Amino acid sequence: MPELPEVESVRRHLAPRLEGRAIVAVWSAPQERFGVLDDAVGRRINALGRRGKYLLADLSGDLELVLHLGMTGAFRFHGERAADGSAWLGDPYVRASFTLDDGSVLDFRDVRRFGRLTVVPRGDYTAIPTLAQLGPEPLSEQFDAADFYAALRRTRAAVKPFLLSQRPVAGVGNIYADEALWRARISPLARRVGRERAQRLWAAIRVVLADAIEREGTTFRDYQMVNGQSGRNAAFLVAYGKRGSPCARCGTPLAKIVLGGRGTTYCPGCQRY
DNA sequence: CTAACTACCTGAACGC
DNA sequence: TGCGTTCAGGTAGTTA
Repeated sequence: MPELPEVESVRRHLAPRLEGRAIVAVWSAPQERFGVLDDAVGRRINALGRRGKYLLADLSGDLELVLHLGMTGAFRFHGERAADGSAWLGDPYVRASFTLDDGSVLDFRDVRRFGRLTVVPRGDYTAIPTLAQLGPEPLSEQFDAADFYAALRRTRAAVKPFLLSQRPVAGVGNIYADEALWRARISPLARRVGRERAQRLWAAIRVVLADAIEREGTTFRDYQMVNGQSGRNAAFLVAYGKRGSPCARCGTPLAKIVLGGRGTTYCPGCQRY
């Protein structure tokens, strides 16, 4: 489900309803991927931030609640209905609930159980390796084009799996990797990316993510915001999920391959190796 | 150290 | 209709 734009959209919905509130009770299904959430009880949520695809709730007591949506995770306040009238009451896929001091209850639903919720000492990500090694925020000053080029030069992996590793830049997943590489006219299979192409990819990542945030993310199947609504970005995709469609730039039918175990759509005509 | 697999889950969509 | 197969927006653990 969720890459940076989706997680950011969720964060923006949740932040005003969580910040300043205290957590008075926590329930979670027994699940190995969840750490001990009991430590969150009695803590106040000072701020709800985000790094890459991780939501980070800064808690009183020098703790931090780390929330990751996995592939199918979503949040909703208990009893609230989506625009289509659907609700999660009695839903077997609700895996955790947080009761707040204003009486509201935040439910976490996650069909595939790839999501992760855990409390850590603030800033201690040793138990979460991807977060510990996470690259710079793509829409911040920390994401520097020259550094990005240097990172691309250092790796011998194909460019798309390298992006998905979260090390050169945070928050790019399968959809936006395909979209950014299409924009930058770089094959996902490329193992050498020169200065000029690195600059194009750097800019493409920023544009693709910023546009998607503005449209509150891409809904293909599971992703929804806290109010149950879909993101509006799917209609603007030009590569992901477009196998067989003519390339919007050169007309060549887009090809789909498997790369690093992930479905990958690109234009064999104008995305150069 | 890195890169490349595989495993983890469950449901929807598709082919026969 | 029913059954088997494939695929899905992510990450962690293991192996070379």
